[in-house]
Amino acid sequence: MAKVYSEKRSRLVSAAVDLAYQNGFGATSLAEIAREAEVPLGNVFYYFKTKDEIGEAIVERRLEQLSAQRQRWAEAGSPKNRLCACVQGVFANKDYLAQSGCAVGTFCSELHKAGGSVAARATEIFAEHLAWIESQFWALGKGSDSRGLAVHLLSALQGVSVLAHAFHDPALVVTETDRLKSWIQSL
Amino acid sequence: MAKVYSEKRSRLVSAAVDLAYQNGFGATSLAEIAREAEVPLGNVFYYFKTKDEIGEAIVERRLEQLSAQRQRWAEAGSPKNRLCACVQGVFANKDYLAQSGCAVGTFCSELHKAGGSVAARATEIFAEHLAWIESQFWALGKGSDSRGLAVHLLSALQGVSVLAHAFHDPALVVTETDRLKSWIQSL
DNA sequence: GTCTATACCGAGATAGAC
DNA sequence: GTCTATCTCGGTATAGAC
Repeated sequence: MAKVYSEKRSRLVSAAVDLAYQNGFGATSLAEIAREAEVPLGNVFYYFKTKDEIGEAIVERRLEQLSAQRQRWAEAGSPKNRLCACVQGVFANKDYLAQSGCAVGTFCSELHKAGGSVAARATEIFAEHLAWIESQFWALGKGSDSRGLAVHLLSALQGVSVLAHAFHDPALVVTETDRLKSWIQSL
Repeated sequence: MAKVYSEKRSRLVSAAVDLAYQNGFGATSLAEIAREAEVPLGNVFYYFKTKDEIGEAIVERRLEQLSAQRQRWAEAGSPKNRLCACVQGVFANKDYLAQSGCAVGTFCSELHKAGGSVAARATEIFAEHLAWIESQFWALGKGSDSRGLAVHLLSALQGVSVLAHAFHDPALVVTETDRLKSWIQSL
């Protein structure tokens, strides 16, 4: 499925993913990406015609990562446990969240303000994630409430990421994910 | 309390607030702000030594706005009604949220990635807001749980703003604020 | 395919006339 | 205090040698 790209291109994408996450996509220059990936600046344009194309590559990479995570969560026995595994994934990420926020949420927010075609593509990451969460609630027998419950859960996770980022405090993630896990078990 | 500034300075701040909200602070140029405020570009530097100072002015403006809102919410009779008034404020804002996300959340996220001294100041907006929400839960008799409940409520509001922004869908705000108002009344 | 050199533009910021 | 003209730097992107 995932296309095979050259080693250098892969390094460039990895560098772009990291730098855009830490400093923002707009604030990250091609020169920085090239340096981090140990590729000469001019060479970048052999792999990507524009900076926007790098943005798209970042989205693809994130989609792959999330897809892999969902496969792991799916291994949990019950829908409740799968949802808890998802919440646990956020918990495990708490230190990064406190430092740079949610990789998907902050990226989406930035791109949608900047405008351009990558924004819509970035939203697909959320769409896939939301659909997966909804399907778990559905399996739990929540029927037509499933969508609203999925929005509620993903909202809580996104929101606490925003707060943890603003306060640089992983403890907020700890208490909120605890609360959410209890809530899931109580359903 | 609030210092009195010149008419032109005020126009510049208003323009900066709007443009930074719509397009992001980093992506907004001083030339755009000057044009929107109908002030010559060179003149901007009479009022602000650097672009960072404009960022600080944006924060001050937001702090004033939120403070005014809280005074209105405080007029509601009970703590529960005050919290609902706060949630209702988000609801009333749903179309802007769907277009550009939460003004405070997106601004904070961006500034914390960019680094610099304004970021910490921007976090104070959240800190004040969170403290106010916590005080309402305290008045409700929630004691030491108040902090966690405040984080939970503000997280939900921030999170749904992120999702509504990503999907450009105000309906998400409608369903989630409904859910939160019911939750508050059930406490 | 890979890399160097550089074009070109728009950004923030400054100088100084009025 | 106000505005025009301009400087400088760093950004994306390109041209073309190897």
